[in-house]
Amino acid sequence: MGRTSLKQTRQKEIVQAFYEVSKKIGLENASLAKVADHMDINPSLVVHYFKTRDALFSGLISFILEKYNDIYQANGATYSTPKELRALIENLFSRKWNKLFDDSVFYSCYAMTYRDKKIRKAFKALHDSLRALLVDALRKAKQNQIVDISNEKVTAEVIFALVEGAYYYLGMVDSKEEYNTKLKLLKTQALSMLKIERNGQG
Amino acid sequence: MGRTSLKQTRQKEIVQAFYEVSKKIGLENASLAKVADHMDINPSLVVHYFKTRDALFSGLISFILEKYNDIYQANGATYSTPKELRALIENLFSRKWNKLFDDSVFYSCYAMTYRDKKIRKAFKALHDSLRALLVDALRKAKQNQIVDISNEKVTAEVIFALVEGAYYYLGMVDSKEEYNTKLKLLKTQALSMLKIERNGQG
DNA sequence: ATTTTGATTGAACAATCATTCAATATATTC
DNA sequence: GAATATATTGAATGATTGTTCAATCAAAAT
Repeated sequence: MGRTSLKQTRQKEIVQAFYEVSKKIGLENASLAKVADHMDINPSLVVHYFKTRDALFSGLISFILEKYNDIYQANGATYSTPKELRALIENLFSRKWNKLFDDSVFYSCYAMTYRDKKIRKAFKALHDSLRALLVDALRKAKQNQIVDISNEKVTAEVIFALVEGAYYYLGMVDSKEEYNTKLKLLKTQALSMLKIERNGQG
Repeated sequence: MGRTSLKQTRQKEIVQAFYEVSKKIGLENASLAKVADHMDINPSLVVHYFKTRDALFSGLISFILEKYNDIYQANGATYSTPKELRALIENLFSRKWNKLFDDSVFYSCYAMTYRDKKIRKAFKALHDSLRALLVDALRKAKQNQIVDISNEKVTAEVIFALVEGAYYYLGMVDSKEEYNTKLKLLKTQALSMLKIERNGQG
């Protein structure tokens, strides 16, 4: 009995606000008080839902991981045509991912990885999940004989290094032209590794 | 006349202390006061050398850039043998780089790149310098006919994506075995791109 | 020795911080 | 509508924040 709990809802709202404040002024400047201010609520209400400041940080980490998890719901592709596989690679390199979460906040959280083992494990698990997705796709494509690779896991690892390296470097590139040129360059390299069979498609 | 200025010396010491504090508790928790405490000096002395907190942050950024700049003093290699080129690639992937600067602090600073254009430009320039170093090496190696590549710039870009992607991902890997396996895997990929001529050396 | 310049300290500032506690308000259940 | 559980507020806490200012100290130049 008693009032129905708003815990889940409010916690999400608060984390979302924490993210927005961090996005604007940087994680290193974001405070509990500013989050409350941003939401027009009392600071003590934030504390009510997150016992400590650290708990709020943990909430933000989970928030990122959830967002990224949404990416890789299985899309039901069978990878029986080069087109499907190319679309996946395109997706991995696409700017859509960048739009998913602010890069400044993301890398600030990523940086916490080096000091907090729990955060590190959670981040690692996320990245491994994404890799598993690609491995699965490559395996299917291989069975359908549309790629010529000897080891899906190795290929996936290299492709993700290219993807993550691309994000890292291209984040610093202001020139659209340079951005597109170098993105294409790395994407081409990734695709060339797959030795996709030429059979008219895609 | 008057007393000789210690500005340069003290500023460096303070930035070094700022780095050490950040390394221990994270950039997002490091404060001007804690830096002073760490050095056993008065907080106002820190202010005396860095007018504002932001100036201290700028100092830290310069500190990183200088550190990394030290890497690529020309080592006088002529790249007339595969061995020399292999050594360079080994170096790029080596753990030495990681030891140069704390990763947590580094990525926290890197994150600032997304909100501060000046910082972004400085970081970009550093990364481009490193790329130029590799391009130069590849050009020499090509002239000496020890590699078979069509475009040094493209090759360098891909190799650095692999290097930077490797750093990013491997930072989350706790298992030494997994670390070494995946590092080797990516290094091999980079080397294979060079199609180093087999002529007994290295 | 006086002057000058900068080093360093120490006290004080208001602002903001995370956190606490009690008080009040609002639903829900019986 | 009484009981209960949670939401939300508001005031207050002591600690820490970045910054300012005047005072003192130490070295270099005249």
